[in-house]
Amino acid sequence: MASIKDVAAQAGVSVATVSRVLNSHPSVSEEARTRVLAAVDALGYRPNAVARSLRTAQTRTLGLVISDVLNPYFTELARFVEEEARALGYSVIIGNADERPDLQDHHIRTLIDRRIDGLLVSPADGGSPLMREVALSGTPMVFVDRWIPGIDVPVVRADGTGAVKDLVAHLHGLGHRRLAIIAGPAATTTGNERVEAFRDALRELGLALPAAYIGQGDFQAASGRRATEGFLALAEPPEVVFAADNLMALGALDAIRARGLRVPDDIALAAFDDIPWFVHTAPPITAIAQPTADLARAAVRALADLIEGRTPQSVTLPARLVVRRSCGQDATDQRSDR
Amino acid sequence: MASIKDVAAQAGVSVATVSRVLNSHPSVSEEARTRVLAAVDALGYRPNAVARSLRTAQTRTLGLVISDVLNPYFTELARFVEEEARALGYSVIIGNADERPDLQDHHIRTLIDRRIDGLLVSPADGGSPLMREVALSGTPMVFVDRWIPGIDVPVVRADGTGAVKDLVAHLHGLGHRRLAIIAGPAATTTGNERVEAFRDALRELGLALPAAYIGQGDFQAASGRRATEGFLALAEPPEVVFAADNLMALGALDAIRARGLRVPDDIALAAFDDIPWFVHTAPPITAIAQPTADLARAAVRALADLIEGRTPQSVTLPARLVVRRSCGQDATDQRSDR
DNA sequence: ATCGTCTCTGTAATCGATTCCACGGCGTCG
DNA sequence: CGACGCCGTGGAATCGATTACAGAGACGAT
Repeated sequence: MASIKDVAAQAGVSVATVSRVLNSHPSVSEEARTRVLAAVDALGYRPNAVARSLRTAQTRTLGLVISDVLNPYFTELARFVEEEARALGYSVIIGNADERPDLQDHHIRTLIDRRIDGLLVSPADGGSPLMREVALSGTPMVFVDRWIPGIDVPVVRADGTGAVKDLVAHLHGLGHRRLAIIAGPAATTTGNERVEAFRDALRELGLALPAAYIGQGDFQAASGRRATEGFLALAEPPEVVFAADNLMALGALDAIRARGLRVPDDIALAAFDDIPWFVHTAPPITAIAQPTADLARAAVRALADLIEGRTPQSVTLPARLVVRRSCGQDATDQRSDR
Repeated sequence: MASIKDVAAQAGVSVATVSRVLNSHPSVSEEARTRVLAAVDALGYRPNAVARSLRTAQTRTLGLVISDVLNPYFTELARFVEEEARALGYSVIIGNADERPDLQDHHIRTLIDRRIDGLLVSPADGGSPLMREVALSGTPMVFVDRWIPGIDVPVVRADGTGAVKDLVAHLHGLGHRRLAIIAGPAATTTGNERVEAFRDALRELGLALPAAYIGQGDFQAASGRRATEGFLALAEPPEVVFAADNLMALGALDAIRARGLRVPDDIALAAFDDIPWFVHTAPPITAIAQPTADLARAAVRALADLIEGRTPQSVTLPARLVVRRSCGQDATDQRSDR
């Protein structure tokens, strides 16, 4: 592959001049410029990003460490992150942690070794020593969706409390009183916050959230299935299952179906995170939708701000309730959303 | 961040010795080794992958250019590709083309500029000049899922002809005679092959595939909706719609629902690509499943073979029919698959 | 004519690694 | 005792860019 030297030779100038042309430095004669450009064209020359990065100490690359790519919510987030990053002139390397802290650390390691300019993380746990070290070391870093208390970096996330309150009101309005939740891992902020929001909303309506109605999940489908089986085996099973993410909702649906029960007639189901498929499940699933694209954009912009020396902003955007038919139907909730 | 020089100084040896220790070169004294290792530890030194890549001319990185990450089939493929690559000591940079040739070229450009060791591509089109140039230039490259005739690189893909034949037989057995297909873009191999397999299977049963029953899609949900609306507006609408990918099936479901029709009573639906959500749609959707994990593994291995100087193998694996309820139910197909 | 200024260009240092080559010391063998 | 080989080590070149610095001309002012 042609290097800058070849271009210089072909154009009859020095490498410095070639470099200047390529970086549109002002002091280059018109004649030299055209000769260099011609040589670049003739040789099909492309600058070596590796060499450039070594010299300039920047890679124009962002690392995105995501809890689970197979979760449609995160897939979508990743997609919008890449889109915004591209608009800002950055590439993105995605590391999929599969909700495993060890994998998460592996990816952070690799990304740091590659000297990415900044790190976007949706942590799968409460923060490894490595993560703290990286944050402290001054590597530009932003948390998205989930964050870690005690690590002082900007956070871009959705606030679900309002939507959860709406959801609980909706359920209450439909006559449901025994509400259960499948929680995410306690080590994640989203795992806790959603339970807390749910508990608070129940309390406001004078309802309790007994321990038996809190299933422990890990944001994966299988755990949703297990937790739901647990609920259904209770002497007094809940009337509603609220899954803290879409995959656990899928698992819950599995478990309910396996028991031969119907949604919403026998048991109601709702989920945090809205995804296109929820419109087409049997029945369409009531969910809390996050503004994924906006979150992604805000996160990338905050990271770029950090990298480029501006002051980044933490951002919290509201999630909203999308009512469908999985919790039963009342007079005011006829319309079906898309 | 500490460099190899700092380590050398701290350990009281030369950078050459440090490098030898780090690369487990044999001729290093035990004493020097321990001193270097201690210094590495003390400084928290991590080799700079950028510098290393520049010198060794390899990045231990694979590029994966995918037609559409939001398509669950490709998401899954990407996940397994990363998994296998990691096992082989490579990182993966994913470029999402969104079925847009220009974006595809952009990603190929960027990846080549970053000097990735090899390229895994699922082309969104019939092959840009850039793609041909890259293939010809000797950059290790492997096609996965889709390929481009005339570009001589290994291809790892699924063969759906058997499964399509099974599907058509299944449909025929249920009494369906008017079968329509929503095709993918003509520029993609999977777009064509699936139509051809469908047509051939129909012919063997003495059925024709009229032009009106071939909808032109682009593997995106919206096109599935449009094509299906077209079918439903015909004087004699088809009894079955077969979507050439899962997103177009989703669109078809939308269109059918919007018309107030029911699946499978009013019209049957089947899809190429099986995804977890198809179990939970209303009704569960009959689909052709590809061995995604095996495809990903085979593709990465072929690419690694190419990179490391071994002889790569093209691989074709059979897809298989998974019968659910979206085409109607007959006596032999009672079981519901997962 | 001399000087200063401005524009353009080239030389060379540099980033952080890897690796070829040479060299010193030591053991072995004739 | 000298020659040879081997082992461990360091010096320095190298990968392909960027960029500080200096120098060569051109040109106008004095």
